[in-house]
Amino acid sequence: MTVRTRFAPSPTGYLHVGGARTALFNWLYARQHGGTFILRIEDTDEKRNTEEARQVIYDGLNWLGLDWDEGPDKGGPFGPYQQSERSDIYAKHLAVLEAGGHLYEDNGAIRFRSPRKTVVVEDLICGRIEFDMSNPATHPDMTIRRPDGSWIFHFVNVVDDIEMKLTHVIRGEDHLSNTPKHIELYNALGVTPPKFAHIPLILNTEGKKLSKRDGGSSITFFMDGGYTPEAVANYLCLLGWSPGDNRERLTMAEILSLFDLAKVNRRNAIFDLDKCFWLNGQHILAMSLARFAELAKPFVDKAGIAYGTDEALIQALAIVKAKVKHLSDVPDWIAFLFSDEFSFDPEAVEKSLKKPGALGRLKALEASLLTVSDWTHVTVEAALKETALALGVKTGELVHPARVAVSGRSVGPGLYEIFEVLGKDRTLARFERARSLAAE
RNA sequence: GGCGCAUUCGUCUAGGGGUUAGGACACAGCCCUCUCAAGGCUGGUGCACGGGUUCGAAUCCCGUAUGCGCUGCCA
Repeated sequence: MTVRTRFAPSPTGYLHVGGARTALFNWLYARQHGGTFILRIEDTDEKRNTEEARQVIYDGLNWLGLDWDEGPDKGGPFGPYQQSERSDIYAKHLAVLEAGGHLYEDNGAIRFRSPRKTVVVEDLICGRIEFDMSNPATHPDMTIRRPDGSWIFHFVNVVDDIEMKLTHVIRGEDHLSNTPKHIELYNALGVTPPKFAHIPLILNTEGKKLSKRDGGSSITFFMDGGYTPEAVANYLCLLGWSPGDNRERLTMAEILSLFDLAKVNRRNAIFDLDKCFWLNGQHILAMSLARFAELAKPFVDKAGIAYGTDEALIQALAIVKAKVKHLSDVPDWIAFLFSDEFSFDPEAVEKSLKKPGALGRLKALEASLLTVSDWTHVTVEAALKETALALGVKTGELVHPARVAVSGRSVGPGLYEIFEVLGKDRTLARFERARSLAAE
């Protein structure tokens, strides 16, 4: 039987990181088994059913690199893939339950009569759990349809999973206690339940279920905040799962080959933004320049940096790639390379340019650089070091004022790389301009 | 309240009867170094508690505590 998994979010207008991880685990499981990954929109609550809200989910999943085989926008053999359009299907199954004598009316709502037996859940992650459902006081009969005819989650969720032929239901642990109720429904409908796997929840720094109000609870936060999809997906996997060999940075291909649903632990995890941030830097460091450019360009464009050609942009990106931690920081890191209109950090000026003798050293370096014909980071480095030697000063004595002269700051990419990207003329022009700021 | 699940450094985790309890983030110091990063080295902090079982328990069992979840005509 071919594996079929699904991600079934409610279109609330944002994609929760917990939901994203659930989607990721479902996607991984399906892809590992040559199965089918389905996207189903659970919009029984009409208010939530907007095109924009669905788009946020599509965008988030796409961004993470999770593609689905069947869904509202893709179609498929068991559609429609939005619950708001499946009322006839639910009515059909309601009739089956009705015929089986499983239903009764309560103030206009329809309830399912529990068989009142012990239900065993065999969970792929949590193991075997027995639920004693015999006491109606503690496990009341669930409502499956409201008086106004609208449907309740538990029922439509089960019906859809049956209709869409799900083989594995991988979802948050908050549904573990709902599972016996769902199994009662499967039994009443005469269907063998799918395999269940309940994954631990993601909590905020207070240890509470991560909610909309928590910073970083939405995938949009990471998309806009300059995180790479590879880092976020990687980090999400590491919450509750480990490759077991002390490795942290993993590519999606590696995760695909190593991930094992059965090895997912049962502990809720607190989302640690610091580590996600670190992982982001690690991925940026490891990724190709082309990929970095692809990811960084939207941020650069949004900042309105006039970089001219793509080649020029890539040349600039190459010298900041190893330093940048957030894609959103890129514009600030490269802006001075494309405009002379940068500001001088007063502190940097004070520390380097106002240092006694800075002007003389700058002039000496300028003279030396003037003679460099084949202008590359290698030749300018040689020129600078020769100058330092001739002056009898440490290279830092030249590097620091030069850095401030050409960039206005004390931190940035490697100085020689900056020189190379700037080119000889612009470098020297900036030296000249900085003279007025330098101390004798 | 009832039911379910969980409990290893601050955080994420490895380890599932005998380990100096390992790694990562964060933090501190040092090295490297043109800055910032990266990288390298070093350091501190941890098996919730109490009982068992056992020659031996972080590991198995039972309790307690704590946390989270469910207990909706939310999903």
